[in-house]
Amino acid sequence: MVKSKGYDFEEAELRIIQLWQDKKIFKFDSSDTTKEIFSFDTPPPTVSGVLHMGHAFGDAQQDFIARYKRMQGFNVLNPFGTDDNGLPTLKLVEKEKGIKAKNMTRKKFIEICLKAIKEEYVPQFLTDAKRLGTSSDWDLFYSTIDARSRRISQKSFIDLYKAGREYRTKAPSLWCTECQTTIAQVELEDETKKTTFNDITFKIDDQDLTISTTRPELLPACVCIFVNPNDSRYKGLVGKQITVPLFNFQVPVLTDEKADPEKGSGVVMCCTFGDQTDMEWQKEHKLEIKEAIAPDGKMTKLAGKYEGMKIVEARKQIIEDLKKANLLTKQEEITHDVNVHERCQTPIEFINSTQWFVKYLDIKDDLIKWGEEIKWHPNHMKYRYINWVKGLKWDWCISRQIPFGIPFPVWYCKECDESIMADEKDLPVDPMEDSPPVSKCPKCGCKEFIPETDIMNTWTTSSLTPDITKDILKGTPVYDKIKDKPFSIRRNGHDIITFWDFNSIVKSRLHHNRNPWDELMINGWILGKDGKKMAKSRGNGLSPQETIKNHGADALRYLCAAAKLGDDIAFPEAELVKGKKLITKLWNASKFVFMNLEDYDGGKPKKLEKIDEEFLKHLENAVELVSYHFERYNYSHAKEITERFFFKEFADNYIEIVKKRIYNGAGNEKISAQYVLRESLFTILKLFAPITPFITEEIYQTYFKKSEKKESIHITSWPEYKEGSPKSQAFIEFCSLLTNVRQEKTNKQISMNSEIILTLPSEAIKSIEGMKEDFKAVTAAKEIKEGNFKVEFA
RNA sequence: GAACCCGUAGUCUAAUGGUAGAACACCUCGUUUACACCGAGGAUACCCAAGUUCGAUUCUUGGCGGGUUCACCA
Repeated sequence: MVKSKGYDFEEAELRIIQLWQDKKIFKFDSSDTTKEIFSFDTPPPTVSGVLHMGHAFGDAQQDFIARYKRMQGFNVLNPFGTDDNGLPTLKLVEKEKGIKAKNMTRKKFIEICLKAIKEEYVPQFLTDAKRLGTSSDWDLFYSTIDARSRRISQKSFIDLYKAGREYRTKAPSLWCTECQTTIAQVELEDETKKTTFNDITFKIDDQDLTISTTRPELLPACVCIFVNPNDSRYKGLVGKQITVPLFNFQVPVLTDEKADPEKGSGVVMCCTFGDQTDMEWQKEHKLEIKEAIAPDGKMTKLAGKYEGMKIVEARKQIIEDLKKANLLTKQEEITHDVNVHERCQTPIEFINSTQWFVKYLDIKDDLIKWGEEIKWHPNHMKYRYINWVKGLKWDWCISRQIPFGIPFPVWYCKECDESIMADEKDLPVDPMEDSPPVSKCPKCGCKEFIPETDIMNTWTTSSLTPDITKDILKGTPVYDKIKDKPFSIRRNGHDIITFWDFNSIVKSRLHHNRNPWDELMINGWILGKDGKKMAKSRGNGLSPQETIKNHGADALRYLCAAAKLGDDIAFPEAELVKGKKLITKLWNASKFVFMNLEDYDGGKPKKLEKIDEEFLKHLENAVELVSYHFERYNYSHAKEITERFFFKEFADNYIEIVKKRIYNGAGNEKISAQYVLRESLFTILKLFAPITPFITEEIYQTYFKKSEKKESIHITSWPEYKEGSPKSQAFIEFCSLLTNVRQEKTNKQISMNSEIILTLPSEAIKSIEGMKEDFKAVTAAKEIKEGNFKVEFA
């Protein structure tokens, strides 16, 4: 039963998690308490297997602040959710279950997804998050697919529709032919691919005209040819008809400034749609739309004999045929970046289809202004947001053509296509299962309706987490206090500023005309040991589960505190060792303190010995500094100051100074040391508590609990300090003199406790006035004489 | 092409308009009734250039190098 003298982190951490849970230490107080609220809007991790190192990194950094705020006396609202709808979840279920959504009914597939989420994915995520020591109120849990989220998300859709902020239209949109759905601008990734730049001969008035393209398979979708209006070479061609090779139809030659005379032959073909520019041209010049590529990535009948071929296949075949017909004059190997879908690496296409959009291009300036009203930590992350908003080219396409997710609460009139929104009281609805709220179309009277089969993109819902969290608290006394207020803060990684933060600001502004939060805390990324993004393909991934098992959650959290907020960091493995060393030292120092407190009744000494008083002063200064940095979410610096103070000032100096008095002293001088040892240790533990909550809790439970009222160190109050509390010069001078003596002993190669006769200059003797006995004790000086500095054997 | 971040010992980092502080690694010594997962000490560092300044690692500008994001990608 008796454990070895050391601290068994695994046993202790699991026991402490249980304790926190049993005593509901992190419960948000939803009564009508007057305690000031500090609220977090926490990123619901995408359920994609298990909690990964990136989650742990960000969650830990948020938890440092959550715990600090709680000890500061705030009523901390710290919910936890999981993001488990839409494409990511669909892909995970397909992979894990070995099934394909398209091979079964939608109903069946959804059933399988919901079951897996509820029984496997979410419980696993919760277990992992708890194991890290995250101080969330687990009763404030939401899933972005649960009924509440579905209701809120659908209501949001209906409200924005009524506000004229949403429209449904047929328009070219970013499309993944693999996933067969529209995707958003943010879901794109660049990939460098090899391809050929082909010089193709077009015929115009029996003349040959060379046009270069990387996408000859789009020839059937060619709608016109552009030359630059200032390009004298082609002036004569403008307005004429040109024949598209192989397909032999005619298109006009037009001019546009965007045609670059320097590129290729200076002549460009416009196809609907090869890229962004094609789309702009189509709009500006009111060109016809030709669809050569179908949603499944195969050529349409517009492509004639190439119909049914996949894009790449068709490209190859067309190039072959051009060669045969002597219409290909040159082929150049090039590498270029193409936009691919981040989830499947498929090059995206622009496909013309009917989609729902949230209109926001008209409020770009406001969005920038609103973003600037938020306090960003670190501040420079704001510019990523601004930069993103400035670059927006599309309204927000929110519809996705996949079976799993939150359905649009809408039906369409079979006759006139009028959108029939669900009744709010019926939400959440599934139009594919439920009936519309009206029996006939209010516009044309038709009695038949077609349900929307698309679902809403997952960010449409996760951008509503502030509303979802508040909804959980509906009906409690605290609700009125939070319902019309922004959250105090949201924390998330810098990679989702443009998804989650941006979309959340959009929604909050459009719905509530206020920002969703006052502040944003943006965490960086934890990279592999090689400094590269962790990826299965690189084999540089590390799992938090494994790390916690081998080193403990405290050690991992300690590691996470090594990076400043917002900074990316290569996994600093050495920090785990450093963290464990700290934990061991805390344990041993506490053991020492309480070993020597057995005859101490907890009372204050009549009078503090001078060095004890000075040390407390010194500590108060450290508390102020640490608090200063925590207040600014600068937990890494707070940790560093605490650590330095603990190792250098407390363990190496103060403990050594009072040791002899503790061992051999009696009466007030001993009680003074005992009092200060206990108080300062407690203070130091509190300063560490947000970073390493387990070891500090274990020490609290073992030694402090019986004389303190609180159930956990994490709900004790943060140590007090006076503003502008100075360092103790007396303590500093005392220690610097001590260092001189130690140095001399080291130079003389004698042990630290060998007795000496010490000669000190008069000003040095003056500086230790009132602390002379302690100085003699810590240096093992039998006597102190006045003169030039000298250390002699006794 | 644009925005932003970053260049400090062998490594990873901190602070700072005036002596640059830790940790790991390295060297020397000591083994003391909390701790050998120890203690005391030592050596080693501000990317380059110009400017502001009495003084710049710090502020400004330019360059070089690394990174992230956005854009372009006929």
